[in-house]
Amino acid sequence: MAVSVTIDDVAAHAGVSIKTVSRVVNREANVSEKTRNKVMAAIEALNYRPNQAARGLAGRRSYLIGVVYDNISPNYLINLQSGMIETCHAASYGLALCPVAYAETGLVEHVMAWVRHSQVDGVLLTPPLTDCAPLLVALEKAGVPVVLVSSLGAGQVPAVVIDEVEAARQMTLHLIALGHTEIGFIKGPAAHSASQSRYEGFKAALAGAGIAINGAYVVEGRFDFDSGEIAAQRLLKGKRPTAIFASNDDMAAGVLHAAHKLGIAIPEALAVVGFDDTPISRQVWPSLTTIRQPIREMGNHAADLLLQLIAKKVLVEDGSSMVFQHGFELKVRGSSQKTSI
Amino acid sequence: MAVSVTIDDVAAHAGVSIKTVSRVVNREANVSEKTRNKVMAAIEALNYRPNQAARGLAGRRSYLIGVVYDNISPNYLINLQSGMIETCHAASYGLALCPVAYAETGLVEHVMAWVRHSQVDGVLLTPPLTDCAPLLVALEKAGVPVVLVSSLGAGQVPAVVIDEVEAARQMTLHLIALGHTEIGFIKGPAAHSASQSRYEGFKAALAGAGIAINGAYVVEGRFDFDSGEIAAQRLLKGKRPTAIFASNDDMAAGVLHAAHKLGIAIPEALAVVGFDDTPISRQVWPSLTTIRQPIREMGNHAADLLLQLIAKKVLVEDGSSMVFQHGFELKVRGSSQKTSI
DNA sequence: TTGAAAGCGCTAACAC
DNA sequence: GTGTTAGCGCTTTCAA
Repeated sequence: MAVSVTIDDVAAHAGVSIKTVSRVVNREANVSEKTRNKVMAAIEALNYRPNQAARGLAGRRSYLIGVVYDNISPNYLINLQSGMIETCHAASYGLALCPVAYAETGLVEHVMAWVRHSQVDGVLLTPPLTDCAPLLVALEKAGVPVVLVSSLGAGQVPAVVIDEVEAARQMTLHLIALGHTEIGFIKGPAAHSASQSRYEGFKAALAGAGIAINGAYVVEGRFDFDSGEIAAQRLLKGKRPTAIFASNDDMAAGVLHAAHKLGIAIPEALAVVGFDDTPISRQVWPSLTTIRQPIREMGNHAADLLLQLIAKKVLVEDGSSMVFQHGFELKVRGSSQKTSI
Repeated sequence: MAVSVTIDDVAAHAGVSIKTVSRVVNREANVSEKTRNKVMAAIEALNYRPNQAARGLAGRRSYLIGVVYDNISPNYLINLQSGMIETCHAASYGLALCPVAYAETGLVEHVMAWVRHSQVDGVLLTPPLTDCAPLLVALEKAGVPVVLVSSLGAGQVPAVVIDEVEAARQMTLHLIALGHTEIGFIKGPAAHSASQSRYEGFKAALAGAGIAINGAYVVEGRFDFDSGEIAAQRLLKGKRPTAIFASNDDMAAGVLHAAHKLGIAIPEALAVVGFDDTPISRQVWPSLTTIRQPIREMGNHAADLLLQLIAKKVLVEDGSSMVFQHGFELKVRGSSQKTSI
């Protein structure tokens, strides 16, 4: 870390006090246009960059926000991370990573120890950690600002989401429009709120179309490839559905794998659809019909929200909702109807 | 960032000076066993965690190392990241991320600006950035310690790698052992050193088996799925090879996609193999024969090496080589020979 | 083997 | 609108 030019150098160069430089750097009010320009010029001329350690020490902050995640889907995560980094960087903040295993014992203690150790100013929570109520309580008690991604959570925690229920409903309507009435559904783990929402949307579409739901066609997976394959093996035994809606792409890819093994033609003998539009959806054969979420933008938004919370520019008030909904898109590909891909 | 207990509290509790506490925390020599124990007990009792900002300010370091990467393969990256984070965390260091696009103009300036701004104490470079000579020069000139991952680079830069040539050679021998003599090869981008090494291994195996190389069967891709598919379309037109070795899994998956479209049976009519053992290799149909690298462990090792370089426990001396080779593993699956997967 | 003093570069609180 | 002063919590330097 080669830092040489300090705030004193800039102040001297601009002929002002260090406090004024500090004001300009931190975009505070009460600096005349003229002074600001002088200081900016000095910063430019000297190529000055504030020392984060000194800022943090004096300001009692770390200029760091954390993301806690369970590595379920690398594609989802990397995209989310880049969105978050982009926003953090623009605000001279850093992003600290806390990878965990959702199922591990002592999860809450692990995360809280990390929060204390890394001294982050706030925390972004991704699914399924968004659904861990004890963790939310512990963070709240510790006074750490939190923003949830892709999940509503419980209570008043700010969140950046898509309308999962509506997305799943539209996906189901797509299958119904293709003539399917015998539709299998692979749920995610019960503990994930996304599992519930997607299943709800599925049920709503069926109900709307007057199609009775067949309990034997609904099974549960773990959101990963293997569990999708296993679930499909159960669904495809004996009398079977003509379409399967898997709650995410990884499981849908597992369904394709199982169908291939059984020699079932896709989409002629079986339509398969997923959710998330991860790269795997385009890399399997045939490509998966799925739902695209603007993940990177959601990462931007979540980080931005958290920074505002930290700066107390936005306050979480009792009774006010801080849920921000992003749009989604139905991507129709070869796994549900004959196309060129 | 709720930090309350400071080094003074610990010193008071243990009945020593703050310097002694500092010595214990930093594992310095010249502290008696008895004093050390007293201090450790106090740290434990008060649940003390050193303030990174203060450490950084006083010690003129950021306690941060950076990874620069182009998001080519999320799976590879997430695994590498977790390895690096693990090691960093154990050393009370943080990991800062710098995502870039290898092809962008002003890449070197971008990275150097980030290095100055984030004030990292050292940098880890992943492929293909390891092959960007101007960047290596700029980092060296700035006096920033660097470690390369998965690439030899040029000159004396420390690196953590696998023997790519040998791995590609063994993969090719596997195909030859299955009876193939007409083998197609999809290279990676010429600018990546991995592309060269893997191709070399391929050629070495053919030469060793007395098989002449057919120039028409060697094409170049960009290490991504789409380029693999396009390359396969070319290779599979007219007289075609009986096996295709793609230099990474993403391209191999693209080959499978193309073969499926053309109705070519895998592995009966065409054997396909990849490289990297990314999750996609198990998620396509049939599963891909590939080479597994211990990515996470390489992440550990690279971070560890960089920390030693920063602490000057290890020095890069002229004439000494600092290349550390990890083992690899040939994973045989259904895309090259009939198996159950 | 241990400690005292100085100061890293910045922000906060308050003065002007 | 601008400047002064006093630390933030630690490592460094030097002395004991």
